[in-house]
Amino acid sequence: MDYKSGQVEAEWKKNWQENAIYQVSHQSDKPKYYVLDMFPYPSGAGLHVGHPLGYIASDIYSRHKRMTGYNVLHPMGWDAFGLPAEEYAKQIGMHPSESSTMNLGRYKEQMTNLGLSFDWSREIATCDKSYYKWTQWIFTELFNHYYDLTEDKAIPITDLVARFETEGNQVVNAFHAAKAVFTADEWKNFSAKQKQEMLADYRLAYRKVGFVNWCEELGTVLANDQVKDGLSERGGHPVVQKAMTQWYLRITAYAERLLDDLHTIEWSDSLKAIQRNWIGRSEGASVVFPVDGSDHTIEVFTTRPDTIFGATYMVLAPEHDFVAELTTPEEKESVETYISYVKSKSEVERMADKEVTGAFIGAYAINPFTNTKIPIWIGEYVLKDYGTGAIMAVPSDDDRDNAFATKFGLDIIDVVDKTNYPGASLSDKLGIIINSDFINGLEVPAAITKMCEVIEERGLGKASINYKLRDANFSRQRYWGEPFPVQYDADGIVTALTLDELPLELPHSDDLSPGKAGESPLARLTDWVNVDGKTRETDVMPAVAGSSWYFLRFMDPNNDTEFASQEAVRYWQDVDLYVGGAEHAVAHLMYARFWHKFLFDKGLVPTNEPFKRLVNQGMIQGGIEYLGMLREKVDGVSRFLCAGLIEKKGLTDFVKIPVKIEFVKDYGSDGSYFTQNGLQQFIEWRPEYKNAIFECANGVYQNGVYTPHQEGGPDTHLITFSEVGKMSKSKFNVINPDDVIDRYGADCFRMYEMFLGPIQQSKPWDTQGIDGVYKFLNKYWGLVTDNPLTDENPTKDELKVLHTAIKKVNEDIQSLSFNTAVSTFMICVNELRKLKSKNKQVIEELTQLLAPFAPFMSEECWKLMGHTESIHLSDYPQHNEEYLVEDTIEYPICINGKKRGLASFASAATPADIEAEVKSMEFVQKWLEGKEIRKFIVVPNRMVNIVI
RNA sequence: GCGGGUAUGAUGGAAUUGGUAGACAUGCUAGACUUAGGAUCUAGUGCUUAACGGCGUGGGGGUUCGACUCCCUCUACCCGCACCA
Repeated sequence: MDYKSGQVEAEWKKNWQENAIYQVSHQSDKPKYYVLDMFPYPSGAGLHVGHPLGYIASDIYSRHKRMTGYNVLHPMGWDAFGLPAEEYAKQIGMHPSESSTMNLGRYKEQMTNLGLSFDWSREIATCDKSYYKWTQWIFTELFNHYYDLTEDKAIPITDLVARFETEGNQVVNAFHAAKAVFTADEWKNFSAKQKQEMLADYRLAYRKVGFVNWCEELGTVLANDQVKDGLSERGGHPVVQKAMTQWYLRITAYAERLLDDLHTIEWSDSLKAIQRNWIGRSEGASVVFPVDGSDHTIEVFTTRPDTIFGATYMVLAPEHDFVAELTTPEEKESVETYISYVKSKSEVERMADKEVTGAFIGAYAINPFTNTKIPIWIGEYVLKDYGTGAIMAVPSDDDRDNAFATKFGLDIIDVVDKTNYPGASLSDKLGIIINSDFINGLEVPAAITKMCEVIEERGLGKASINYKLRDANFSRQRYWGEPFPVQYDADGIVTALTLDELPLELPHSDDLSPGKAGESPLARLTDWVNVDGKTRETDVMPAVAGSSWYFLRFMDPNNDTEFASQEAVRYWQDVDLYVGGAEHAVAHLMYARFWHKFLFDKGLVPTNEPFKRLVNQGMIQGGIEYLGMLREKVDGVSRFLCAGLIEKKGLTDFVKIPVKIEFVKDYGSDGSYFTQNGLQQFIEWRPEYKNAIFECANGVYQNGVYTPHQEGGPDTHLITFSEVGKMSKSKFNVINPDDVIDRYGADCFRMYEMFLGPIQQSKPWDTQGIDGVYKFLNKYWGLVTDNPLTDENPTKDELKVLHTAIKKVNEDIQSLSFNTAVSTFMICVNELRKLKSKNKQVIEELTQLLAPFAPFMSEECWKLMGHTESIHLSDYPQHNEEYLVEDTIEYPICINGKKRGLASFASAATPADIEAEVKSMEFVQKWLEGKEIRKFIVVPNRMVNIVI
């Protein structure tokens, strides 16, 4: 009996949906388990074969957990707001709300075709107002809180106001950006506007002027990860820095916790390293340098307070607040010239150009330890946003300072003697301090500690910690996102909407082009913007807003009075296993952790971290095929050449034109090529080349006619250029899983993707291997259907084969080693076929074992074996050690560590028995050649080694 | 430059705590059955040697009775960050 995948799959998809077998409730006595995939942004292209890799893995894991007694939450939803969705909608001339709905429908269908066991009753989309109501609510909560460093958590801003009224802002230990210090009386005398501005320096969501990545062509501000090499990731347009008032989230308040808590979660080392790197914690001291002849002091951050005696000049960022004021009239011109030079440089140039540049501003600071006057410079190597935007320069122990001092002829004083550390580089924290008064003779680490103490004693500064992490820009001048739930009054004072005013719906607009000067498209809707003498914010939130808490919404997706009921949240707790791409390593995961911690501070979630265990699946890449076209035309006609010919002739003046991979023969192999038929398809697809010349080693093809070089010579064989890269519409190499499923069935597709290799590893899609999995499934199907199954007791051999597989598959699922689980199934079926097994009990258990991997075929077999309830609700097989016990064990006999023979021993044999027997063996005697045995090693159940 | 990772047959990849390197699959070779086959089945397949044997997990060194596995060192590639004071 043949297996008809299309028919079987259609039947069970319907059945599972009708019986809602994957639906779960938090009202359950079973232990919970939460398996989550990073929800996708539903693009217009649909899923390609790369997307399902993670979904299949998490699905197998979910199904396994479900069959081993857990109440498994396994939901799916749509990250539907954001720039790509908006751009796509514009492109196809639809409103993003329509195109999103259309796309997610397609995604859902494809996912269902894959047999993924999502509880679709929990489907959510970030662009639904019932969802973003709560995104907006969390934002208002952030707005209404500050971070208290004594409590080490977020506290309502109303508490802070109460404290300001009684004690000003000096006592409260809050994370803030406030520069001014005020008393309770001063606070009370502030105007509403002043109070507002003061509080903005404390709120976890606040507005400030910032430099942002501005893209003129897209008319919007871009996130750092949307900018690549100074160009927008989408479209490749230039990006410049522009000052704008924006909403920010004070994620920096959580820097320490975001860093520390990485220890508590099961993420890959590389991912943790990326997050650690992003947070960028460094320990050191902040030190205040007085400015000669001025009231100003310049604060610097340094990780090397021990080298302060070698600080011979200072450098400020060109954008530093003091530059204009401190510059002397004599230097004004050169400083202005320098600043305009810095501004003129694009991001790309800045990164490419490592030239040392700077300008002296004419002013001097006093080194508080040497009491000498040191010149103040500005230089672009000092960044405005890191530390205090100013440094003390120690040219003897910092490469950049050294290069700067050398170029501009500034003093260099050696303060660290590195003669005891010959391999150490300039900036290594190694050596003995010299020329530094009271710390002379100390090793560097001790000197750092000592200096921190002295700096604090003398009131010159304090030991401090600095982070690279910056507050998150949360404004986008776009349409397709959550409107900010705030209002401005006539004075510009911001108030957040209250819960009963939410959601603030995104108004409909058909004109999505940016407003003037980069305003959001919403700015055009004056009726919406102006309400009761107040105005609304016209910027919208970034895509990361909706994805920062969606995992919580899945716990209770239809709740209209809370983001999720406390009952549901207490039950589901957190995500046990989170599977997704590494491209979200920074932005999404960082913000999600931040929001989760904020909600934890408020007592609204029971855990400190949202994702206990996280796995980054690799990317499945696609082969890209190109035709080589010479730049030079022949009589106005394009000329294409076989890749082999181009290489042979060493031609360089050609371009690679990506072509649809289905035109190419032997796609995916090294020698992929075009036949006449393929060329015909190419010309139909690209009519501009209909008269083009196609030359290969055997002959020339043009205008539908092939002329071989020799009469009756071989047919067209135009070799293409092949590369491996991302599957993408623009490279015409997207492989649609639906096509693969049509041909091989969903189970085969699932198992093949798993069989490709470890889940974390990237690999190119290669259709050649899929036949092996297809054959396996047919063999398994044959095992079930070819002969009637018998009810006899299984033989010892059958049980051993089965239970070996049960043990291995259970272990492999635990460790997400699905590739080896698949090969275990292959081995098991091969062995059972060798044993000519038709035992019902054995094959039933094998079927259950296979169910998470091949949900359709196993379900069908289960039914054929007479079951009426779904196999996916049955109990997963567990192995019995009894059946795995071996009577005899085969030992490799090694001599000096090299295998020279094999011998079987009863599993009960003692090492002494074995030693005696081995010594008497003929082949052993031969190898000994009368030499003495120096050592005899028996590793029980493993091997024997004789040392001579 | 800093941080993380990877390196095993023709190919994808296997290998508890160090214990038979190359499981499973693809490809290839030969054969069987076929009008035919992207069907099915059988056997073989790391390199080398006539053979005994020798060599073999990116290179070099070390620890060990024994190293893909542990240590040192070098190289190549991939990913992230990048003038981070």
